[in-house]
Amino acid sequence: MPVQNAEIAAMFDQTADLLEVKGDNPFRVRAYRRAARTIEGLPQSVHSMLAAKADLSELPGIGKDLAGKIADIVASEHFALLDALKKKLPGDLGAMAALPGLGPKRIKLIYDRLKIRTLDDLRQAIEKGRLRKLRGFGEVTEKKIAEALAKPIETRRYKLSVAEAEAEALAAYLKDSGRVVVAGSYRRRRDTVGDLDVLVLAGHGAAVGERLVTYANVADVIAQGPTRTTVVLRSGLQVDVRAVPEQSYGAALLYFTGSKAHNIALRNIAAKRKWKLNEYGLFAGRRRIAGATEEEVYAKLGLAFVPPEMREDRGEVALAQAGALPKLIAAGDIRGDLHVHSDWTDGTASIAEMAAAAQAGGLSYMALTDHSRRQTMSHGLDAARVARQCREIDRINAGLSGFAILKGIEVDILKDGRLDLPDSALAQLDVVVASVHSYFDLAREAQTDRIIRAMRNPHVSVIGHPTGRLIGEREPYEVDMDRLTSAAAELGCCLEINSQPERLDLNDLHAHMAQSKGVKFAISTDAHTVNSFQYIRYGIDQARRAWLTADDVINTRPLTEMRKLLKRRLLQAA
DNA sequence: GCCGTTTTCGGCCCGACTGTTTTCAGTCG
Repeated sequence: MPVQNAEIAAMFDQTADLLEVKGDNPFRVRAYRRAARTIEGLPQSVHSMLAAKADLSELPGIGKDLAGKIADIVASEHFALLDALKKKLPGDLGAMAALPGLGPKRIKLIYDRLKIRTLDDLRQAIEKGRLRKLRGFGEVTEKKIAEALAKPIETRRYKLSVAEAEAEALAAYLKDSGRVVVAGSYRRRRDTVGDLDVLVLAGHGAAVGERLVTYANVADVIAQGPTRTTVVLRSGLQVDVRAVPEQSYGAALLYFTGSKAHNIALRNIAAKRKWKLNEYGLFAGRRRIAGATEEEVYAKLGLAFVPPEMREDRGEVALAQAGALPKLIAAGDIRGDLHVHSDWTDGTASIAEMAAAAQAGGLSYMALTDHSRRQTMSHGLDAARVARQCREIDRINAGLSGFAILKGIEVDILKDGRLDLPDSALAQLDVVVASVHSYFDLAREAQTDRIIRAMRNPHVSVIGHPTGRLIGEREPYEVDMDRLTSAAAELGCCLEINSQPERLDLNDLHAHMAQSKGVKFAISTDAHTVNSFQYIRYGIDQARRAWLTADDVINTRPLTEMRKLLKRRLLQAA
């Protein structure tokens, strides 16, 4: 199996860690980190790029040297430099770097002076009181490290929907102190959020901090200063709150929204013009030339306004410079939902109730896609019940105006890639969503073959939740997304962006990869209740992060047009 | 190790907070 981009990125990150402890050139360290981010965000695998004779040194942050090293890694599945570093610095330095108060300098110090190699070594050194004797360490630092060692290591991230509930409650609490905006990865709408970065438009920062630390939901205060206060909520979610004055509001929002890599790219553009960009504004010498709004800062830098969802330094800065940013899909563009369940299987509401809820939510059509027979636990439909359900839909449609229910199914993809219902049953339907609900642990190649075989069935319109992940609960199954998206493009099969908050599947990177190959999408809710239609906005968020436009998404089309798109695939196959 | 509309060498984002110092280094975002 070829080396995955994520593995190469992890190798470079580890290399950066070790080089840092070694005391190597910090800019060399940064170069490895930047390259890791670039590789992570690529829309296709390095392996396939190399196979296509692409020049990797054209990628941002990757020059001749790293391009060569990447090629070596792909060829040998090993990174010689990293192997050498590991040999020279054995132990678990990565785990130590994750502890609070321990950075590369201190790790190097305890490594050299106390011969500490592992978390266990560290624990013993603290017990023997050896750590506090070192220069730069004191009792407070030692205690903080000891406490962190005692706790299970949590690098927990929170589902966007969970962070949203916390963010909205906190914003409501803080709003008396001034205008509140939650920035950070939350504003960029990442599928998971590690902490909340909150901005309050207020003159008196200390007062905002005081109000924050008295919030009933605060479990711990990490830091409290005149402009910035950091706390941990009971849920474990960390919150940074920063008070900013009006004239700096835009610059602060930009800074706090990130991503860090995007900010650095902007600061570099400022530096080229002999300006300085920080969270207080854009400065020419001591004179502030922009800062009250984000729009103002982007404009001054010669850039179009970059939507927060795109701010990942994945090429958006160059597009903004060229005035060529895509017009991202917006919530209002969605006209229908192509993945909806009813109480015929595992939904909680009748077909008519689901239709009424969808219409009330502003949609003009929905496809009813209940489960197929293999899903016995949820009373999956066999061919006979499919036929009955079709007659029921005809009956309900006759009583509707301004809304249509399409006949559909969410059919199981069997282990070998065949489908759970005969073609004769599928042929009478408008929309067939095919999904994997079993055999999650097939080997990568077999899983990929399985799904592609399902896509080859011309009745299949959409592949549902293509990686099967449940955020924080279940890893995605192993699948070669490069091959899967190429097949989808070739076969004209749509991929789903499932909007359930724990799914968000495809994710942003995979969706971007697919889009770059010309794949079309269905953004669907997979609604099982009348209240689930609102989840569509989470799917839209991820689509925007993937740079999708309304044109890339079939359920932005009016019904007749959308139907034509689905038919075209059948005609193509015929 | 990368990069160039001042540069192929000499730069490389920027500031807040803490704990340790006694003017600052390290960490963090």
